Amino acid sequence: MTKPSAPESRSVPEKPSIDGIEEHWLVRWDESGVYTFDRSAPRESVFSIDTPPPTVSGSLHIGHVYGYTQADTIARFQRMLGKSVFQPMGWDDNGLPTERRVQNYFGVRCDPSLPYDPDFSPPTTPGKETISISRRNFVELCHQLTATDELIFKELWQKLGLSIDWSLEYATISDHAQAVSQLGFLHLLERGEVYSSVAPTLWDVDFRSAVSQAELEDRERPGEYHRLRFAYASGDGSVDIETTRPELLPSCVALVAHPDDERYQDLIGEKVLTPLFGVEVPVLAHELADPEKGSGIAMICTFGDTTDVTWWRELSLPTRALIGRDGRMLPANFGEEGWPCRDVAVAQSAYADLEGKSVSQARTAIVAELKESGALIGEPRAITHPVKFYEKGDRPLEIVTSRQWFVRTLEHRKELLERGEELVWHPDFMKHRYRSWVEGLNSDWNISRQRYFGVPFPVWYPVGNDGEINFDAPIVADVARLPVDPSSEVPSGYKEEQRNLPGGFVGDPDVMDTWATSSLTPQIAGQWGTPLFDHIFPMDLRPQGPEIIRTWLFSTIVRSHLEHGVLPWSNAQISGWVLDPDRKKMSKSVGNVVTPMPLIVQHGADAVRYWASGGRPGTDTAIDEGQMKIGRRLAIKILNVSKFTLGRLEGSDIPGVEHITSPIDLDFVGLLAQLVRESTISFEGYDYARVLEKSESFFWSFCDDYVELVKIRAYADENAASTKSARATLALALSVLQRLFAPFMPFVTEEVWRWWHDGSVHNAAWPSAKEFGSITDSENTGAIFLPTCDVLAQIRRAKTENKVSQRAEVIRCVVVGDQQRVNAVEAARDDLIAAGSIEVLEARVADEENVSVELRSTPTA
RNA sequence: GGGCGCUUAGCUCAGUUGGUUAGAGCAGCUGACUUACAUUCAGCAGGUCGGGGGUUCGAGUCCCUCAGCGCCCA
Repeated sequence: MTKPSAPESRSVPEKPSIDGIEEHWLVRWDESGVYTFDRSAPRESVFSIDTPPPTVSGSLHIGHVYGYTQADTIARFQRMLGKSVFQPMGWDDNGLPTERRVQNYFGVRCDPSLPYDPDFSPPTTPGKETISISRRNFVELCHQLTATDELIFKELWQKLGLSIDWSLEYATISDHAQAVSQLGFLHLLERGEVYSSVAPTLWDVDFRSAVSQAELEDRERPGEYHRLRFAYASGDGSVDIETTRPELLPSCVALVAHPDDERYQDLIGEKVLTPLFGVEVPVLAHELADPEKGSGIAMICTFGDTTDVTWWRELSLPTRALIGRDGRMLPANFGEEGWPCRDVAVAQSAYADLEGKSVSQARTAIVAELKESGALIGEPRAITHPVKFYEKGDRPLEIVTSRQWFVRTLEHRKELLERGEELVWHPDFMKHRYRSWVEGLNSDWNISRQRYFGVPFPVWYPVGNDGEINFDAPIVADVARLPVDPSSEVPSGYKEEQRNLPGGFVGDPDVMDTWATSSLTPQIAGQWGTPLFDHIFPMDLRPQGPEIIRTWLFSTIVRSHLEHGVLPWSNAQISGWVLDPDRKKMSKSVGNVVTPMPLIVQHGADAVRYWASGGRPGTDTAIDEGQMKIGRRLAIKILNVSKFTLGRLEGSDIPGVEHITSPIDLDFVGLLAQLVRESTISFEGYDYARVLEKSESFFWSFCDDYVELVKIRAYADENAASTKSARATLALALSVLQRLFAPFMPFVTEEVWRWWHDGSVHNAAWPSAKEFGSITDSENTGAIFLPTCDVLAQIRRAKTENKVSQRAEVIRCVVVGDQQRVNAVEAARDDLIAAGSIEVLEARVADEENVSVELRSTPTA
C-alpha cells in the first residue's frame, strides 16, 4: 500500500472542485503507466480480461459505457488486490458494418474485377453517382475510415476512465490479427475441424453473401397460403398441399406428412405428380411435418427454408435448385439428368414464364399459371408467419447451393455444452441462453463470406489440365508467410502467370466471417505464439452483452476448445440492456438511441460510472440522469469530506490504528472492518453493485453521523488520547472509503487520495482486515455507534419539529432504554454532548425506550 | 411450442440460507444559512411486496397456478 506522505507534503486545496480533474488525471495516468500490464507477472498473479472490441463503424452507444464500466470496476478491484491486470482494448473493424459505412461515407462500391488505382482518392462528399473501385482501393478506404473512427472511440473510453493498457491496443483487421486468424484456420484445417463443401447455404441476395445460423433472425411477415392439388402418380385421386412459396413448385422433390397423421397414412410411400411440371415425387413421413399447419402435408423444395434443408438431408432427397445468387430463377433443364418429368415440353413451357424472374415476380407468374390450370384450389389465404432474415438484411433469406468453408460444431455439441457448464456465469441464469443455442444448432458454422473487407482464406486450389478446380486438395499457405492474400500472392511452387489457368492455381475468393477472427481475441490480444500468451491465457473474465452469447461467446468457446482444449476464460459477466428513460429498448429506427459523450461531459465520468455501476449483471437499466446527478453529488461529497477530515489532521502526524482507543471509535472501526469484509466478498462474487451500495450508505453515515460526533474532539488537545483516537479513526476511515470508491469513481478518488499520498489510489492495496490491527467486527459491533446515532437523530428530530437550528442548545436530554443503550450513551457521552449541544445528558435503564429533549427556548407554535 | 428473467412507495431499485414493525435514493412536503460542503443539513409522509392457492409457528423470500412485460431458443 502507498504510505501517506509526510505531513509537510500534504496539500489540500483551499476550494476543491471536481471540475477539470478528469483531464488532469488522464494525462498523469498515461505518463506514469498506472494501468500498464506487468508482463513479467506469473500467470497466478495476473487477472486477464477479454473485452469484445467494439465495431468502430457502429455508433457510439451508451450500452458500451454500461458494460465496460461494470467490467472496469472488476479490473480495478483486481488491480488493487495486487493482480497485474491485462485489460487490452481492440477494434473489431473487419466485416460488413465497415463496408457499408465506407460505401455510404464515400459513395463508392467495390468491384473486384477492377484493377487497383494507386492515385485514387475519394470525393470529400459522396457524389450522386456511385463510384466503382477495386477491392484494394476499397479496403484502403476501410482502413482510412476506421482509423478516424477509432480515435473517437478511444477518446470516449479514456474520458470514461476505463483502466485500459493502451499499449496493448489491437484491431481485428491488422496484419497481426489476420495472421492469427489464418493460422487458427490452418490449424483447424490440419485437424479436419474445418472443411469446404458444396451445401445449402443461407444467402442474402442483396449482400450477395452467405450468412451463418448465428446471424439469422425471424421476422413476422404477411404471406399467403396457396392450396395446390397434386395428382396421384397412379392417376387415381389427388392430395392438396398448402404452401407460401408456390414459385418453388418446380424444385419440389417430395411431399411430407407427420408419421402419426392418420389422414395421410395411406399416402405415405406413394408417388404424386407436381402440377404444371408433371414431376413424380414421393410422399414421405417426417416428425417435423406439422399436422396443424396448412393441410398438414407440405411440399419439400430445394430449398425454401431451413426445414427443407433438414428434410432434404435426413430423407436423402435429390437437389433441384432454382434460385440463383442474385435471387432470380435459374434456368431449369427438365428431362435432363436429375430433372425427371412426364412431359418435357409441358414442363419447359410452364417454366419459361418463371426463368430469370425475381422470386416475387415468379410467384405472381406461377399463381396465374396454376389458376389457369385449375391446380390452385380456391383463393390464396392471407397469413402471418415467421420468415428468416439476415439480421442486417432487408429481404428474406434464400437458400442457395454453393461452396463454403464450415467449422465442425455439430459433432462437438456435447463437449461444447460441457464447456458451458464449466464456465462461471454472472448472472448464473445466462447460461441457459448458451445452452439452448448449442442444443438448437442445426448446421456446422459457415465461415465463408463473399465480401471484400475481411481476412482472406490462406488457401489456393490447383487447376487441373482440364481446367477443373480441385477443391479437395487446397494448397495451404506457409505459416511463415502469414498473413497472405491469395488473390494477389502466389502459392509456393507456382508463378503469377499460372493464376486462373489450366495446370495453374486459383486463390480462394472469399473472406472469413468476422466471427472467425473475432472469436480469437484472446489469441490476438494475447499475442499467441509469444511468451505473453502463457501469462494471460486461459483468461479470467469475458464481459459482454447478452445479445452476443450465441455469436461471440459461443464462437470464442468453439475456437478455444478446438485449438487449446480449454475454456477461453473462467468467468463470463453478462451485462443487461440499457433502456431509454421510458424503459423502452433503444433502437436506431425508433430514434431513441442515446450517445454517451454528452452525458459524460454534462455529469462527469464518475457520475456516469456511478449510474452504470448500479446495474447488476444481467439486469436491464434505464438511462437515468437522476442517478448520474446523485453520483455527481457523491463525488462532491467525497471531495468535501476529504478536505474537512484532512484539515483536521493538519500540522501533526497521522496517528496509527493503535491510537484508536475511544469506545465509540473502536466500534465505528469495527463497522468499517465489516464493510470491508463484506465488500471484498461481494466483489469477488462479481457483485460490484452491492459494494457500491453498501459503501455509499456507510459513507453517508460516516459524513453525517461519525464526523459530526467527533469533529469537536478531533479539534481538541492535540496530545490527548481521545483526540488522537478520533484523528486516527478519521484517517483510517477516509483512507478505506477512498479506496472502496476507487473502482467506481476513479477520478475523484484519485484527486483526494493524492492530497495525502504519493502514489495512485489505483495502485494502492484494497483495504483488508490487517489494516485494522486488533480491531475486528463481531456480533456486538455497532452496539455503541448505532444507538448513539439513533439518540442523535432523536435530538435532531426534536430540534426540527420545534423549528430551531440544529445548533440550538439542549438544556437537558434524558435517554431511557435497555442496559445496552445506556452503555452506548455513556460511552459516547462527550461526543453526544458536543454534537447535540447538550448541557445535561442523562441515561437510565428502563423497560421503555425513549429520548426526551428539553430545548432552551421553545418558540411559540 | 419450449425456456429464462422481471412485477416491492409516484419514479428507479435493494431486500443474502424463510425470522422483529418491508428499506434506500429521487420526486413531494415541512424546516434549518450549521465555518468541509446550500452542489448542504435535519425531519415528515408515502407500500394489503402483480392476482389466487399451498407449505410453515412464521412467506417479499419456498412450491403450485394465473396475468402482464421483456428476452432467448425452435
